[in-house]
Amino acid sequence: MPRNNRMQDREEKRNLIIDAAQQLFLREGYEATSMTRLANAASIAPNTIYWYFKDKDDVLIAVLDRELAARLADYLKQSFTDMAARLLWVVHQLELVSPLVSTVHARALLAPAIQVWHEQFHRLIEAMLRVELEAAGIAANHLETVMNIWVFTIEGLLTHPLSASQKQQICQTLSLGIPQQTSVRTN
Amino acid sequence: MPRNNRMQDREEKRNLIIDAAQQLFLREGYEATSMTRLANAASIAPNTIYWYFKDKDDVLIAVLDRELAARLADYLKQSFTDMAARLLWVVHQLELVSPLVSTVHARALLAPAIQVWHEQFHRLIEAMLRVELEAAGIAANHLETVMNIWVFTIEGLLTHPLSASQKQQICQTLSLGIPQQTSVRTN
DNA sequence: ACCTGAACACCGTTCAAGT
DNA sequence: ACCTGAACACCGTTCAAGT
Repeated sequence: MPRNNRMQDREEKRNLIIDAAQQLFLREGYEATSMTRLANAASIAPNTIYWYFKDKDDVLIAVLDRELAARLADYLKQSFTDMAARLLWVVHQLELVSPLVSTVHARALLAPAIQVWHEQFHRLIEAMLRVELEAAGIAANHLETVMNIWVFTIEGLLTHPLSASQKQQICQTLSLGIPQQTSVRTN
Repeated sequence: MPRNNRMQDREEKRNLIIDAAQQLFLREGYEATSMTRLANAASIAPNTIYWYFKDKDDVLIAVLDRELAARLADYLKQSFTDMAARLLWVVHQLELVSPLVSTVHARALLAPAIQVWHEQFHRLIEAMLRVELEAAGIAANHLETVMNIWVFTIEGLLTHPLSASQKQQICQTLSLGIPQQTSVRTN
């Protein structure tokens, strides 16, 4: 079956480029990694990359998709004592790839394809947060508000260099302070 | 006094370039505004900009400094009913220049000068928040934690497209939920 | 002191030509 | 189908030359 073999070869070579891209994007940054540099790392001519990817952003999306899949698989294997612990784990995972997080935020403003990826990523995270907050007993009429506060917290913890104890205290304060079953008027 | 006149002329022309830069950075974005485009808008040759500014990031810093001074002057004129109102006003002001906010976040990773500006800006905002939170009766041992939560909230509200009522509810929930005089153990 | 035309080094991307 | 050398258009910035 030549079709299958061909396709597999192609997928393998594509993955080698993604490997090199991920290393360079994390180590040197997306902007600092020129297509020439990436091609050298993958031992091919610069324009050969365009046989496997539409453009530079398409390479970034491939790196992101592969990494997201791996982290989601990790996430499902974990078990957490409470909401604060769950959040801190997620923040820590994102910190390990923080240059990619920054790059997505920066490129989302310039490249529509990255913006689409970013929005889809947010919808995923928000959906997962909703499930957990509902299970934790947050009142339905507060679900969106509380979820947004946790999203802000994840992003805040990620972009600000705080000590571990400061991070923990922030999560703790939010866990205690956010209303559970009590009702507050909405306008 | 020729010295004074000369200096004033120079300052005036510099300001014209900053005017053009601010308009273009807000309307088209920083990256999309090439030095050639900026020079055309200011009716000068591209390289003439380098007589007034060190490089492109230096132009950005000039725009930021001038805008920040103007907004701070506005802020001091305002009077607010409570912490939530104060925060929502600040968020609204930042929304008016949101392309600049995004640009600072993106460039801070690549240009040390922008990173320095960003850090100084954060120190300023945090100091102002501390003053207000202390006046609002937040316990001293929670000041840093609560301040960080408000910083996260400002940034979150700024980067996520939420309805006015959602924004208000988030600020309200945080105002009510955050501990005031009660003490919580720290580790 | 101030301004410019021309050039430089670099970038992502394209294209014609090879196998 | 896959790969490449050469070229293209663009970028921020520099430099020698003018006033």
